[in-house]
Amino acid sequence: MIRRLTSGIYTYLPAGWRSLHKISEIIRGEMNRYHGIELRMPAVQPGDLWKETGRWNAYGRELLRFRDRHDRDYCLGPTHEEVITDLIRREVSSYRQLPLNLYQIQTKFRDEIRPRFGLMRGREFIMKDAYSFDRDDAGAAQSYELMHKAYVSIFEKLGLRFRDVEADTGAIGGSISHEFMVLAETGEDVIATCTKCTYAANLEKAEVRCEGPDCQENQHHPEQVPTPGMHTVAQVAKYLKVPESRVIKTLLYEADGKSAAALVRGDRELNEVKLKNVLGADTLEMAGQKQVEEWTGAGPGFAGPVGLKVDKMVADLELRLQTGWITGANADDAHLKHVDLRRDAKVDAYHDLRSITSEDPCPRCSANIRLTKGIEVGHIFRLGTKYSQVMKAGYLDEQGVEKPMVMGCYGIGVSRVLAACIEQNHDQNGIIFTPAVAPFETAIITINPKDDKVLNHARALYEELLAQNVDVILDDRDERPGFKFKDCDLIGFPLQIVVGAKGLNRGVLEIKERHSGQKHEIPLENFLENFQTVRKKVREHFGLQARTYATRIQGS
RNA sequence: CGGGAUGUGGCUCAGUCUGGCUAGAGCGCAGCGUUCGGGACGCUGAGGUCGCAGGUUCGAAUCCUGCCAUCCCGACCA
Repeated sequence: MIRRLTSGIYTYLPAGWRSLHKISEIIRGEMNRYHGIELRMPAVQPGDLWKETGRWNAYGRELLRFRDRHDRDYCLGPTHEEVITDLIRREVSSYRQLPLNLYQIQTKFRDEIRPRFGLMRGREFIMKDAYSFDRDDAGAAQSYELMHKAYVSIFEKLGLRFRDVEADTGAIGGSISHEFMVLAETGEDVIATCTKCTYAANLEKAEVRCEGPDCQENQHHPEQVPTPGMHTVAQVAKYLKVPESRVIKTLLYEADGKSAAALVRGDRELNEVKLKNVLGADTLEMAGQKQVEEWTGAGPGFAGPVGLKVDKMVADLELRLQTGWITGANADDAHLKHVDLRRDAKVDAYHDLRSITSEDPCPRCSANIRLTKGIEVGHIFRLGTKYSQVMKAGYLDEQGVEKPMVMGCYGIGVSRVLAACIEQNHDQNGIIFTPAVAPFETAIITINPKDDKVLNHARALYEELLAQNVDVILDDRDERPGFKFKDCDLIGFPLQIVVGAKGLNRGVLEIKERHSGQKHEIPLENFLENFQTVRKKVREHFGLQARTYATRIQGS
């Protein structure tokens, strides 16, 4: 399918390229159906454009920069907001020309720190990126809805089990965002889905509901207790013979150069994305040992909110509900007990800071939450006027008033879809391609191509299937049968037709379904008809599996 | 950038610690023959600057120094 040329950069071999082409065609079809118009932008982009939006500096080392012979700055495009906005500001000037949704399927380059998992996180990859331009927020919301529908339709057609989930907007900015996740055990993302309603969100985003009255003030006052060498919550809890949920975990961060402390219950996981959003920080990093010592006056493991001198201290909502906490004492080998947060510490604000768990209720309907792993293959954003404002992409409305266009952007990792399809659908014998993604939907295996009767029959069948627009490949290699069977299973052709002398003498051909392993013996007379029945059944299986997992959005 | 590891025929690796004769194996490749409904077998053969540069030594794939490359583990994203 693919061969690595160098770190994170791959050659697509004929079979792999054919699959990628099929994925692209499905994407094109749906994008066009939902009002997208295809164009093609350059991969090499001038640095000046990136300096205009400030991303020349903000994007970081992932942006591969270089200079031409005149010493001018250029970069390889990791995304195309700058280029498309530049184009549109030159070409569009009237409300009559809007809305507009332009897309391209193109090679992108991101100089990833650590490329891995083959196509899953390459440095060079193929991406479909679309950009919408609207007159106002209402229009932008409509464009967004259209793309959401297009994406649902695309992944259904690909035959993949997927979910659309609410997502954090991250560095690209904007307000609303959804990710499309292919469900697979090897996925790097965790998604939280409700077992009852349609709620689904990336773990980074999933809200944790926290209700209940604030606690009463604690009668006891903080008291220092020795905890020699107890650095972790687990150690402290065990040593003091209390559950981990009675301990407060104090995590220290450096946010845009300022110190920040985040407090969560000892048995909870801090969600760094939520923290970053709450702090409004561009960069967020765990404090190093030196900083911890400077801010707390103690080694790592003994930080606590009482008397802590940081620029900002935030706590998880849940911490309002109880008192009598165990916290670090900001002194080596000691903790405090009977801590009452509101009385003893200076907490700036309480926010939802922790990651949801399968014990938490659904934030919408209170039913159970299930955590699943997924691979992010698509992401849609509402950008607002972030780019149109700084790049002055405006239009004149009916009243002749200049207004910035309201933008959206929509990505699909085309090459990652291929990788995700394989991650989701495989067994010990190899790939189990969905019919839509397979390099060929059907393979004809000749048992002994030196037998003229076999070869001629296989060739005739091949031509007949082609004539019926079946996507078919003929394996007439002079190899042993076992070799070819294994090979076809490995590559993962969904349907395999076996043409052999034994079968022909009995007047039958065999069809095998790759996904189920089921074999059908089909008589030679009206073979094509029966083949189409099996083919339809297999296609329906994959179509159904995709639809079962998708969340339909409301609307027409 | 940190931490760990590896560079030997096309591929996967042994040999390196303990320096020594013509550098090996399996797979793959080429030829011939037998085989042929779930990755066959026999015979013959081609193919290697041992990552690069320098050093130690009578002698280096093996020891030393430097460089380069790749892979794996932690912070990014479609």
